[in-house]
Amino acid sequence: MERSNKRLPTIRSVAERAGVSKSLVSLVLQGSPQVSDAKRAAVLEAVRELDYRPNAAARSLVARRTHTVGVLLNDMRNPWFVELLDGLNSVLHAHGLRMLMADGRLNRHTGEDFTRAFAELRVDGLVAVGTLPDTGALAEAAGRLPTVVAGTHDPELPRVDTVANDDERGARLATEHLIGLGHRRIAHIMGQGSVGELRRRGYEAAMRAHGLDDRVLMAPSDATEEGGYRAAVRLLGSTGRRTSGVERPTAVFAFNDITAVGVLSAAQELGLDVPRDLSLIGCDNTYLARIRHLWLTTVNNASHEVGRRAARCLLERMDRPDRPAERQLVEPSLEVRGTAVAPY
Amino acid sequence: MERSNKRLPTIRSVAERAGVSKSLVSLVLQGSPQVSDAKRAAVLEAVRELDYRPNAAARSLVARRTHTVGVLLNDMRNPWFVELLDGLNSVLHAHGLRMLMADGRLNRHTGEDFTRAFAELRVDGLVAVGTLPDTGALAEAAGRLPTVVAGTHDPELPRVDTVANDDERGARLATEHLIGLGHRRIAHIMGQGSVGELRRRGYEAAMRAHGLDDRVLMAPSDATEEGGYRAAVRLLGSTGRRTSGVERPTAVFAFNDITAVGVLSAAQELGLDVPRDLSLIGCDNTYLARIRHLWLTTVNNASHEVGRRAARCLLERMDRPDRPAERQLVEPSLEVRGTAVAPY
DNA sequence: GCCGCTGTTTGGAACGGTCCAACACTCGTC
DNA sequence: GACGAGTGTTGGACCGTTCCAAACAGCGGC
Repeated sequence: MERSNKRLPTIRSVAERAGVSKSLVSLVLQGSPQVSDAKRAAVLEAVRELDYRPNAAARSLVARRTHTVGVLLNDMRNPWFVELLDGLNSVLHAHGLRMLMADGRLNRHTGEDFTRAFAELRVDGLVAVGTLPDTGALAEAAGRLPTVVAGTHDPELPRVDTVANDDERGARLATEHLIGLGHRRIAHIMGQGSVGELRRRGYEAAMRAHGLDDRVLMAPSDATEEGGYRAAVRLLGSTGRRTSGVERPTAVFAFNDITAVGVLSAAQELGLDVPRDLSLIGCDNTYLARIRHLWLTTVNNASHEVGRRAARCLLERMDRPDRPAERQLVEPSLEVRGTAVAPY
Repeated sequence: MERSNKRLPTIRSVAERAGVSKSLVSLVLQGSPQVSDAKRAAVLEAVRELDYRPNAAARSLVARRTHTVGVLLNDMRNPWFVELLDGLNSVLHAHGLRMLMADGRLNRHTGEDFTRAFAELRVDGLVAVGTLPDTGALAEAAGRLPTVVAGTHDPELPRVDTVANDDERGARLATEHLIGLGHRRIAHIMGQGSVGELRRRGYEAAMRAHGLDDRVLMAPSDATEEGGYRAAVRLLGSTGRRTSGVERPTAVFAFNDITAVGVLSAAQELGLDVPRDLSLIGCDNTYLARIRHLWLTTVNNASHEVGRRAARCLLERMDRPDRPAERQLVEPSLEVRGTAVAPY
């Protein structure tokens, strides 16, 4: 009843009820010290009685700020972004900014440009988390509002900051850990995109530095358990200990935790015990790796810190939109758990 | 440069450039058939040249519709909501509505009412996914805009529709499956909230219907792997086969998949093989259950369908805001995988 | 040549806020 | 008693759209 017929209260209704002008109501709502206590109380009382909420559209129309940043998420099925969001939010919130999220994947199939919603809302800034399907749309959005890419290195655009893990370094850490344990035949299951490229490069660098043959296995599918499983079956299944000339690797560095879990499944199916017959290191330190039943040794890429730094980048860019693009790398570390030991 | 100094193009800039009035530009943008082809072309050309984007704030101010629904997420660490969002989006998008998401958990610690952002944005509707920390805020929001709760039964509010899985039925399915396999000593690890309550009830009903003693274990922590692990250690560890009078259960029905994974870890640590020594059924059929290395038998609660129905409820409520609240339950099914077999 | 008629086009009033210049009032000062 | 400074308060312009009533152009009929 009420809801459908009556209009929502406006600043004018409040003013009328409190017996003051709308300007004064506006002042009170903005916490101006210039108003007398009596009137302030009257206004606040009226606000309470009418259950008044300011209209963000009207406000942002004149103030030209929405105090909202848009966050574009890529694939919510991959849990690594959760920590990043946490970090992002902690800093943004401290600066009075809200986060609204949209899923780039959901509307991908329709022609709808997923940045459009945010552009029309006139958000104060944009954060792209992870590799997005359509970088063209992002480039366009970046032309009109402060934009930061977090968690990937991918689109290198003129005025877009990038904050990501040092993926190459993380891969090197993992590979060197395996080498340090005594492994010689170490395979890598590669992922897509620039992140996959960098991790592969880190792996290769570590192998070559120790005079070892690198053995990269491309994972044609995206970063899923299924992809890791299939790659691992191909890698571990066909080559017996001595058949076909190539010896089975004793260790695998997988593109990420999900892929590593796929490797785990494949190993189990092939009768290989991890870590006795096969050492395994994942990447991202997602909560998957922390599950005791999996207990993956993995590269901890400090997503929380990536989020925090991305937020600070955005804040700076909102201040000075035209400063040159900045590329930050966050130091990863190794999280040693149960899946990597010295070869048997 | 350009970005910081120049204002964004408005409908007036477009009109000026195209040599028409702003009203005509508005008509073109709304796809009115009343405009001549020549002028339409001129306007569209100007739009392209200026890279004009309508201002959503100004538009919604007068149109009183934002074509946006707000989605309140609870805990992004629990992956069950992803499918639900998919379903939600498929229907909403087909009706020209966009989804924006906010995380209720993120801003919980600050006093900020997490529905406020959406209320101020004047979204056309609100969907609460999962159990939210503060139902008071939700109740208030529901008073002013169409609201639907999806994935939980929790706040039963006057004009708020609820779409959820039939959790009680799902629990009964799981328990009866275990009974059908021949298990007699079946334990349940319980979760919190109304969902936890209902699943417990379903478990108890099935047990009693077959004349079996129910044995519910409260999980004091929230639905995490850690909580499931601790509960399982308490359940399986202390009671030996014959000591202490109580025999160890041969099967466990866990509150959800994450909890079940915790049980898996505990069993492994205690030297119990799943499924030989212990059968286990989870709930939600998240991708965790699908991981081959876990391969959980679990209750499939058709989250996609829940999302779709929630969206349809919202659409109906947007049409008729005052119709009585509707409560829908979606039928679950059992997803038989590898963790539940006949007792040894 | 004037009249209605249809089909386009237009100016101006909302929408609900913020901001600014102007105003009214009270003091203290010369 | 006039004047200036300071404190509280107010009306009105403006933000970028949509919508509506009115203006306008062209055209066939009388």
